[in-house]
Amino acid sequence: MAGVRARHPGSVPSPPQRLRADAQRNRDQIVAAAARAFVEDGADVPMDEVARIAGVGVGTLYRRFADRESLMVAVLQHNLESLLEKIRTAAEEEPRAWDALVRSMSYSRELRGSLPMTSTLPSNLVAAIRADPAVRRLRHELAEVTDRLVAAAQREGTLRSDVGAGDVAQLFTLVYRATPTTADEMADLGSQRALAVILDGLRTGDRGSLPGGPLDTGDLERR
Amino acid sequence: MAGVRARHPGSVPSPPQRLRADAQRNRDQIVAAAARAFVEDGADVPMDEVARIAGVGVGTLYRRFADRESLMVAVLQHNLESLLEKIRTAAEEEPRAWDALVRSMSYSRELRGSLPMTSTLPSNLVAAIRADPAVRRLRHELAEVTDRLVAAAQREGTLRSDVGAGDVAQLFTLVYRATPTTADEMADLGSQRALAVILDGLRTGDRGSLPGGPLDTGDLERR
Amino acid sequence: MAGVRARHPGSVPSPPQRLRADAQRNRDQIVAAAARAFVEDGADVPMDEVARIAGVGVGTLYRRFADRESLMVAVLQHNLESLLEKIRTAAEEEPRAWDALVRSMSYSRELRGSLPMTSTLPSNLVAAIRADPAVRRLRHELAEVTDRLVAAAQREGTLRSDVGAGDVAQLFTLVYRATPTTADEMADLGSQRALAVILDGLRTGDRGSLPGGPLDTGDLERR
Amino acid sequence: MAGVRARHPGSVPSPPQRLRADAQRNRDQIVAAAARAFVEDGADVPMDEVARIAGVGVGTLYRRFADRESLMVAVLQHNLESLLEKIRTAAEEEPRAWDALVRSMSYSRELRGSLPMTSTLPSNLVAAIRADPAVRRLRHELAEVTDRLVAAAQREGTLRSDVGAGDVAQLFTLVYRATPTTADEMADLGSQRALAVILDGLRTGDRGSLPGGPLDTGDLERR
DNA sequence: GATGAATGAGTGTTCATTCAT
DNA sequence: AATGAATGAACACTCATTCAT
Repeated sequence: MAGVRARHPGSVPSPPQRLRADAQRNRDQIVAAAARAFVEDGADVPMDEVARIAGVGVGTLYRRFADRESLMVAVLQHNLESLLEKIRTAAEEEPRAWDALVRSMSYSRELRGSLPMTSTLPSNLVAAIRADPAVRRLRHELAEVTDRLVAAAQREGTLRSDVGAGDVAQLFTLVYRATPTTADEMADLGSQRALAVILDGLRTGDRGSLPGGPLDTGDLERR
Repeated sequence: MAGVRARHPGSVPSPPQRLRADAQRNRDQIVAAAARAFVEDGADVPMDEVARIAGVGVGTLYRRFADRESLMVAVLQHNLESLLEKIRTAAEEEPRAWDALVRSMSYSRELRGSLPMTSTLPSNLVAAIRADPAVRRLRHELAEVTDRLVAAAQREGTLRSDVGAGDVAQLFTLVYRATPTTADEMADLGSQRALAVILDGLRTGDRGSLPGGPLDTGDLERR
Repeated sequence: MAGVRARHPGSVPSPPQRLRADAQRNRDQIVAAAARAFVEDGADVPMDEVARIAGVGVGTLYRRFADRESLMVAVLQHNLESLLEKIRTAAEEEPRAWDALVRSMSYSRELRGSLPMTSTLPSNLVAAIRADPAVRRLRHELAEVTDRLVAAAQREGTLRSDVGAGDVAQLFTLVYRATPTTADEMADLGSQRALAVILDGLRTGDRGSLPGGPLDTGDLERR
Repeated sequence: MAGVRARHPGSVPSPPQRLRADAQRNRDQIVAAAARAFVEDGADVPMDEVARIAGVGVGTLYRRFADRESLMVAVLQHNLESLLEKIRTAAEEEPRAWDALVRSMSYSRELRGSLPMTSTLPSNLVAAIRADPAVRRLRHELAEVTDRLVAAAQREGTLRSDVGAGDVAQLFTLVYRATPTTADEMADLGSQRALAVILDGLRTGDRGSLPGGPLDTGDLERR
């Protein structure tokens, strides 16, 4: 897995300038509250409600995030950071790239529930969120690490060779989106079985042929 | 495929009583407009906007649909009817159940985009929509036809035997949800390739084992 | 009571021109329905509701009455006609003017409930209704008959002499307004007792003095 | 008058918790504006209009009063408090209970105009308003103080003995309802004269008999 | 003439955002 | 810096009135 272990630049500098300790705590609480609220009550949950869950006044929320969109960006950024972290850890810890891929596709429900947030948004908002520099950077880093994992798995002969990192990423997204947000044993089992089927389809073996050629990470940009 | 060709009761009489010809035309336009608008602008698109797209006044819209929820139910119902129709046609026309399954998973973009609508809704709304009798009936009929297709495909030896109709339905849903709503050649290719991978995972062959046992259509209810 | 027996012009020509029998029946049903609806559901009861109660379509309602105001005028006119009729009958049948006054103040609940309608209206509507010629005429006739009854009662020595027809009319109005619109034995008893107290205050006897001088029927115009 | 001077618990804490000074001022302005607007423009005056009169935005109005009904309850509560206060003051200041009753029936026009508000409402709203705990309490206190005044006046021999507090309350209500809401000298005189007649009917003396027996305060509940 | 479908202006209410405390 | 009160634009929904059938 050496090729994947990769240089990631040490820190995650979300908000540009340093905040006072309590202000930072407020900020974190707000993002956490928003992540929860977006999932539970939809992307149009009232800002007052987010503030209430975070245990701060709306004024404080608006001091940190200029508007709803900024808050969404912050949540997505947070989610992507967690995901990136998780994939990197998997890449480092798993001796086989295949197992790292499997782990990456089955990360914690909390994250799975919150990530697909964007699939529910009007397209102009989605575009705005993707245009955010921090989000762009994270997506790029995700593409990179996926690229490495895919290449490594194909080198080790576990991943079918006619797919690219773009294909794998697409299937990642698809799995994440379909994940139930509520704790429900049966729904959970369904998700795991669906994932297992998909992994079977990805594994090296006697496979059908796919339309077109492998999609690479550049194609990730449209997702 | 005989077992699948099924008895479906001729007609699907969505609105209880007959409408005047022009009123029915209006109703259809409204449902079509709503289906489009929900996809493009989100589930919270202004009712005025839906009316505008449909080319009627808001009053007309509200005369036909008591509130937003009723309209959503109508759209979902319409989508499910189209889907059911499509699957039944596939089941009748394709000599092999496997091919009918493949066709069923790749139906027209318009429908694919609009069907997952519910994945974006606050859970109370989802519950209300699912409680609607017409929706319940349609979901039941879908379960039935899927059941037959799955059993037939397993009999003919094309579908792996350790999955149930519930598993297949889950994968259907997952594919539908992930389908791009905009016309984008690259996104389209991605979807098709993802679908092909999933089908590879479903086909009889040398497969991994799945957690738990086959999910049947009863488990569909939670989706 | 001779002085009161009065010349009233035989007919009550509510709608200008003769209607076909069924049209007239419709009109009457609508007025009756409106009278009921205004009392039960308030003066802003939907026109559709009035039409529904009357058993006709809204279109028919609007063919007869140009707008809500016209309908109100028609109802008020109908009520005033009934009231006038009742007072005239009382004046003719009762040998003593006092008894005619008493009967006039205790007319049927249906009418009592419906007459005060105007007390609930925005003042501009009230003004418009009062400006209606038919309504003006009826109010004038009511003033006249009240005038005669009061004069007669004072001549016969039963009504205190320091009140005018205006005072009596004011007390009429006050009693009518306070009458319960629902059938409720206890509320009814309350109304009757209140009326009895007021009549005691009006009867000749050892009375206190009243501020100002007797109000005559000209003063009725402001009520 | 000793029996009437009564224990009233010092304060009337309408809104549960303390408001910021400016917020309280706003609240008061809104209630005052609503009281005026309900009288002048009817109970269905637009909320925007109430806000405009109060000199605040609609949002502020809605922050304080969840809906129109809450606002009505607040206005009625305010009116009842003023009335109660006024009657208690009269009871304390007037040596004779009779004079306290007279003062109580002739209190300021502003109040008289606004109090009967409920006589114009659809019955379901009236029921809802009466179910409000604060309103119930106030009505109960009013019943109590009326009870004492009536008993005292009968003890001192000024009020006829065959009426109960319920009868007096009914006549109060009737007078309040009939009071003109606009400043009009003639209308005012009419009201005063009507009141004087009613008081004459209530005074001890040679009176007719009343149907039924005295109504007590328990019967007030239906008014 | 009767009907009820269509229209859209009007109003209640919510909520993003600003700003005085 | 935090708070939550104030604002008003935006949206859901109703209903008077018109008009095609």
